[in-house]
Amino acid sequence: MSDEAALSALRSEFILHFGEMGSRWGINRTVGQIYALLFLSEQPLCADEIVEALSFSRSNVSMGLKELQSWNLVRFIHIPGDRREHFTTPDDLWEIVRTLVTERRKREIDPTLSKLRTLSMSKPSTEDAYAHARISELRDLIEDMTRFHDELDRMETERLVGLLKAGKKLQSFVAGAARVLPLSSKQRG
Amino acid sequence: MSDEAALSALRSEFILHFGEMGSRWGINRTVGQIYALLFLSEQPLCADEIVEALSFSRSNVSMGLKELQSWNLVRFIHIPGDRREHFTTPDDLWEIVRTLVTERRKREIDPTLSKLRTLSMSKPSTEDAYAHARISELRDLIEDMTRFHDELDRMETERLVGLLKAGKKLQSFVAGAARVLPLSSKQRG
DNA sequence: CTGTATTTTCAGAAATTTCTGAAAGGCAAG
DNA sequence: CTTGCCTTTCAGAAATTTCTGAAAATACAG
Repeated sequence: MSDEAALSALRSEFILHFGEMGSRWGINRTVGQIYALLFLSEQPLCADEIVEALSFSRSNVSMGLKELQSWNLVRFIHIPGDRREHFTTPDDLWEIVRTLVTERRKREIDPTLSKLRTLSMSKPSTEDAYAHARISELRDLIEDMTRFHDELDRMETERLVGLLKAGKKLQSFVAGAARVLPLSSKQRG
Repeated sequence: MSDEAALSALRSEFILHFGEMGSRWGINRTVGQIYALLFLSEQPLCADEIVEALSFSRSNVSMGLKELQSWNLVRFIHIPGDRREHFTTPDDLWEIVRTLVTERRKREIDPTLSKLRTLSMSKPSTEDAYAHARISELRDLIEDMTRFHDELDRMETERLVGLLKAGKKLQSFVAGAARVLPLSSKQRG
């Protein structure tokens, strides 16, 4: 006797949207919707409540949750006296963003960087001179970006937000720094 | 009779890898491979040369190129005395990164931001209080991030690279800025 | 115009991904 | 143990995405 109230318009619109967007990120519609539902729920939900709310099969929800776990995007909660596992998202949005960026990097960037390193180690034949140069240049750029990300990730959230809000002031800072630091350590003059 | 030399090991490994990775980014394998091939080619290639090199059907290449155009990731070149259209990628890697980020934002972020704005405008019923707060908080965060990206995108590449290379110095800058600027303009105290 | 080279479109085939119900697995209370 | 509740696995069904060849559209030279 499904006594769970139907989702409000606000919730279901948000959930549907995240389902659609999910496919533009590497996750599928189901997983996007499950995440959105958890994100909007003040209380942790158990799998059956998700089944109830979204009308997916129990097994689909199970797989979706597993996928979210592999992304480190959900937390498990044990509610005393209830044997079922419950799930939430972190309260802190910045924690979610950090996780998202880190996981995406792990899947989308790191394997490529490691491949580029291998390829750029090989001695190129003459016909590959251009391709090899291009690959090495790309490797350098990605290395710089990941190093930068490492720095940001080490920062406390408070400072990160400070940087984010710095806005236009950033420009003059960078302009100043450029005068002091060598612009590119690889080439002179 | 296909007198094009087969791709070198270096090239084909790079191309295969980008095909695989393509699926982890919103693009498919074919499109990833076409882009990788162009990226490694010093000379612009025409569609038939791509067909030759990658053994895709002509129509598949045509669709792939159309997809890359919609991402603004390829340039068209007209070679005098040749009626066929030729394609390249920009020489400047930073231009590629900028395009990628901009286009991804357009597809993955902007539609969500606009949806969040709509949703956070509505007056929530009591039961939706938490969901509404959560949506508004997310909207604020994404607005801050897109504003920051707008700033970065306005910067000359040289300065951008300067920022990227600033590394640890960034930390102390942000620490300093935090003392001057109000940490969050939305809340006092 | 006409003829030829090139690109695009598109319906359906092929491949891949997602989703489900049924069955198996795991765990804690009794 | 065994029972009952909950979760996971998995083979195949359903849905979606990608890919192809054939045909249509475009462009341009003569």
